[in-house]
Amino acid sequence: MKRSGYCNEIREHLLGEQVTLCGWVNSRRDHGGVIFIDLRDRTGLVQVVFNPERQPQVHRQAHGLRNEYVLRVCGAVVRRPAETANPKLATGQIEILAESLEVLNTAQQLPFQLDEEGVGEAIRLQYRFLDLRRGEMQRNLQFRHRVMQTVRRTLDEAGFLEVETPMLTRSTPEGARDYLVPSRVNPGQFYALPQSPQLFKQLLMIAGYDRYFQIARCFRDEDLRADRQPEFTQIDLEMSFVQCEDVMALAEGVIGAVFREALGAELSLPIPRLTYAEAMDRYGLDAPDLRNPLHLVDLTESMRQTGFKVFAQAANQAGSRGQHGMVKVLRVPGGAQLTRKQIDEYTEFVGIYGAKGLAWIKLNGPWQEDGWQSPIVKFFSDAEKEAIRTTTGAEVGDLLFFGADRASIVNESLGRLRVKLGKDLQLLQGAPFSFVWVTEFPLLDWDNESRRHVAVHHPFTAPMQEDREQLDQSGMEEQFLDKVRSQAYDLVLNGTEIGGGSIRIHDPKLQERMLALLGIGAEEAEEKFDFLLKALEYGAPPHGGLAFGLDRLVAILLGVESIRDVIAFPKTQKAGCPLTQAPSFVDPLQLRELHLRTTQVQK
RNA sequence: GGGGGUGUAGUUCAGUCGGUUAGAACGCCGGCCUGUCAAGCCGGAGGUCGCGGGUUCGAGCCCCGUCGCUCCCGCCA
Repeated sequence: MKRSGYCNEIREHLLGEQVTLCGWVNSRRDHGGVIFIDLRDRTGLVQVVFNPERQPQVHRQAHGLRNEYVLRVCGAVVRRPAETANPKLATGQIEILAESLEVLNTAQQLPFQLDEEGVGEAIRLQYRFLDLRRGEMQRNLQFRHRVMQTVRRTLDEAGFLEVETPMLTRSTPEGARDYLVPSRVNPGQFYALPQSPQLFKQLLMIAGYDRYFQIARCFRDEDLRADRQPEFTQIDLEMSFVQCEDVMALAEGVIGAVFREALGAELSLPIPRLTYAEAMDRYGLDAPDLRNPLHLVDLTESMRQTGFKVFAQAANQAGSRGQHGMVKVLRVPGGAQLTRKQIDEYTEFVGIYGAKGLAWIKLNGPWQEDGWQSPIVKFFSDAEKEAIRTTTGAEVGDLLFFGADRASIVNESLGRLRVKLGKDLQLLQGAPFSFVWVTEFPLLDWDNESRRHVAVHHPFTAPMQEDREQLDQSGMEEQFLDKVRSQAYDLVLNGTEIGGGSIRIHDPKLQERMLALLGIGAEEAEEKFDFLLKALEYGAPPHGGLAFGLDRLVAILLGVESIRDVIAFPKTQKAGCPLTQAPSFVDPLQLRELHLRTTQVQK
């Protein structure tokens, strides 16, 4: 079963040569006389000609060929007759004059056409082995491969060791729900699949490996989205004796190499930076897309005395943990042309994020000439109108959207509205890929449901040196804890977080204090994190790292909507696999061996 | 857990106000055809309208339930 090369390699330099190719019938054009076959392999297409005069035997055979039959073809590489070259094909100047043909396998009629756009995802996933034959999927997975190899090579050259960590590990509190694996030999006990290799990579630093990386599969049993799968891949790395700057510089080098080798583009460095506070203030979200020119303006100060009660109330509302009130405005240049219907749709949109309404002003002319069209403008004094005009820089023809509520609601609703307007009004400008680092995240957040603090990044993230004092002294007083920032950083690409990391806590006392703040008592910490706390007491070096979401990164670089299109065998939104029918019921015997009984009976 | 969208031929879709035999394109099958590459021309086959129930003289269409797929909220350190 020899072949001389791949389809796409057949070019003019092989003219006159005998070649042998293997591949699939991409299409067949039977003229009764001459028959053309486009033969396809993962590299591309080449045209094979069956000529009844030159090779009557082979020509007769070729009548029976159908799409997706698997062939081995031998023949001479010949120049196509003038006028019949195909400039759309890389191999379009030549063709193979078939001299022998072997049908290695036949194929049934396909459940969908491989060259058709817009085929439903359900059928694509059910026949994923056919879907993956399509050029787009071949391109996606080959691109993903290129990214992974670039990462491996770059990190290897930077002195990183690739170390594997367990897939069967222990369940820990905090974070997402675990996928559990019952232990046959330990009745009633379970492993958990890792949500990330976080603790293991810290142990590797403590073990002195200095620089670790892994392209690691991670598992989280949570509800899915277009950019979330139950199992996903992280480019996970950790370094010893470093500070934030070192990790970020290293990460920029990796991304730069990916740009160069996978995309053939040059990444402009350094990547700009924003603090979390700046990002929230200006964009309302912690993952802003800087290609979008819109931004939020804080009006809280100038609205404290306003006669518009909704605004005044929000502007004067005190509180901690994002509960304090706020008035912000989003200026849409030229937005006065939006229709009432469109504005209603945006009002409905911000409702998703808890906004009770969406106040607006259309600037059809100067306010002095009654040029402001709005249900609320009558409540504002001249001074307030002037304050709105000057702080937003609004001009005639603009539209202003207002948010007045708790800070968390104002920021999220206007922040999301900014993103939606950017898309709807096609405002994005600049380079196609826009990176930004977001730094100085808060260390802790308050979870109202469980009435306790939770780690914004994770429980092993170090606080910023400057804020360390507040953490030590404040006890459980929330107004102080809110102000503590962490040495954490996220890398954002086009408005999506594609990576994040932090400097970790290497002081066992601080780590215990941190767990206590999260409501994990000494006893529970001892039980769940004993190995980490102990390890920290045996010469743990300062260390930190970061993880990239490989699926998201590849999806954005390729411009595809869903990470399912860059994963060979993804799962559906209900975490099922239409190809293998996983998950499935199992033989009761298997359950018995595992000491399990389920409450769900097979129908 | 909640909200939106969707399900009709192998595929992508249309299907009017509830009314005769559910259509189109592509694909598939057969025939013709010697330079196509979205080949062309002629002919043909192909339907559990997701599933179950209800309303009605009559349901692809209306109602109830259910399942799948999808987008979002919650959730995802």
